[in-house]
Amino acid sequence: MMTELASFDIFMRTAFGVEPAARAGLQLKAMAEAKCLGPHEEAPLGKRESNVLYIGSGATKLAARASDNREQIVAFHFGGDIFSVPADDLHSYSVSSLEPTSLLVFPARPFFDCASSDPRISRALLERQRTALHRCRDKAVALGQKNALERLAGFLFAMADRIGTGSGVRRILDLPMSRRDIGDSLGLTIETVSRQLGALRKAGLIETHGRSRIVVRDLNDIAHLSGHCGKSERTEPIEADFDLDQCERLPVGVARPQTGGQS
Amino acid sequence: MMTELASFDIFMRTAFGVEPAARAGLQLKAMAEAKCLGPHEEAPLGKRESNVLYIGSGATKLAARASDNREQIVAFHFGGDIFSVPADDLHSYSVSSLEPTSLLVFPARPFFDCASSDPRISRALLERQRTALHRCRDKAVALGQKNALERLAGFLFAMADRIGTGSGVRRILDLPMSRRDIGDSLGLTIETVSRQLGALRKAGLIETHGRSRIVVRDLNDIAHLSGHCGKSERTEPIEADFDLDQCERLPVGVARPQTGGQS
DNA sequence: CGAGAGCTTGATTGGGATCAAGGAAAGTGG
DNA sequence: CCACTTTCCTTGATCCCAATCAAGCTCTCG
Repeated sequence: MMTELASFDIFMRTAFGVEPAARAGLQLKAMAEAKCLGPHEEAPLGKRESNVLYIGSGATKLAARASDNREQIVAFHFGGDIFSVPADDLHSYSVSSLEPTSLLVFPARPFFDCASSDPRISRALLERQRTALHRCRDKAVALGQKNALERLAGFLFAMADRIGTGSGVRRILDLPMSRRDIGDSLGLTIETVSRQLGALRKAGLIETHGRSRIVVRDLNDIAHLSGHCGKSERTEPIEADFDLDQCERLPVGVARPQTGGQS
Repeated sequence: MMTELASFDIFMRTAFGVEPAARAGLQLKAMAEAKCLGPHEEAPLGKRESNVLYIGSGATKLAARASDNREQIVAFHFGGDIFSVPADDLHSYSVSSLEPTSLLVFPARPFFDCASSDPRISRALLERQRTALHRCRDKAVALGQKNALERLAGFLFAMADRIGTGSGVRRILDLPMSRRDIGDSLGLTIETVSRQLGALRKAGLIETHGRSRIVVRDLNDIAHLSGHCGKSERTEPIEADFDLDQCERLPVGVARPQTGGQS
């Protein structure tokens, strides 16, 4: 159908810079399956084997079930992203849309078999996988070592980078995910997410408008709170410790983060 | 030197099934740097850019610094493993040996540039990256959603799979990492690791001999405790809930794991 | 064998989960 | 457009698992 053709061609050109008529392009096209998801819909995937997904437009969450009421969101994905979905192994993975989404689904094995035949495609995929792995590692650091406030600040920082609008240090975020999704992504409950957002709001670091819009007043402050300690000073470094207590007495331990949170 | 040549040739043959004399092999060889590490030594890496490492023999930990006294071990690697080390970005990463280790270091960008030119190499790398990513995601699930006992059981299960010896359901683990390393990997303190190991020992599920040897009596029990819920029933499934309290009154919440641990 | 690092065990504390109400948004039907 | 409904979000009170603090113990190695 026309829709499938069009989105596939865009996929080949934007993701790999390869014309869809190339040999690998035709092979990939043969195994592509286009899907359109409503606002909150799980993508139908064969769970027996891994899949590779391309998000044409929209937003999705990649989640793992740990048990009936324990879900860990492993990654969020937005338009233009390519990622692989593990087959059900130790955990059961699923992809769900956060808003209306169009995507392409490939079976992982033949996809990689074919992709490796074209240097441009395999080079791009290796780079994207490396990015995904590094994001996942940073998430592991957050989940293993950071407290609730640091995790939330890290989340806001990452979202500002990926879907934020606005210039300078001020960023506007229209988050497609619910508080529950944020909590499931950060290993926190919705109550804790709400409380920490409230703390940031009271401290004057963010504004919230409605349910989905969050305005970051100064990205530097958020970056500072997130407990990152590499050399990525994208914006200007902050000298003095920012103290959430400056506005109001708050039971938030910013200055003394724990070794490993509480679990 | 001879050592470097020999280990590089082994690398090409075992990792990719490609003769070192192939064109891509010669290019890779030119950028390879062989290192030998003592028992507990940090690998000297240029942190400005990502590196790709191949472990010829030995064992290493890949760790991220979150702050002065918060370290998250992101992965352990053993002989034959290939993995990429992120450049310092949000966090600062380092690779350290757990025992005497020989390895090859490549700068990531030219390594991937070159690797993508050979379909056999890029195919193998895509597969390894996919495995690394899936391991990291499973770790994220553990860190975000599981309690101390489940994490430790998951760790033992994974180690039994990777470096365990013995047949049937009984597995012998000679762990090269310390309790601190285990704790840093699971987002727990050494005390908690020790307590949970003690609980497993008292419950008769494991034996400990000296500091490094752990014998898993029945891998099924450990798998069951780890809270995995996919379809990977490698060994036989267990019907009844195993109850740690059967041996002694223990304050261990096995039956009622929490939503997200405590942080 | 002795020193010291690494491990174990106990007592207490604390951060975030859980339990429990309310309150604001978004959707629905009249 | 407005009541009604529902879902999602916020805020408060209490509880609990794992962190922290504090001794001892035990391997390992020189």
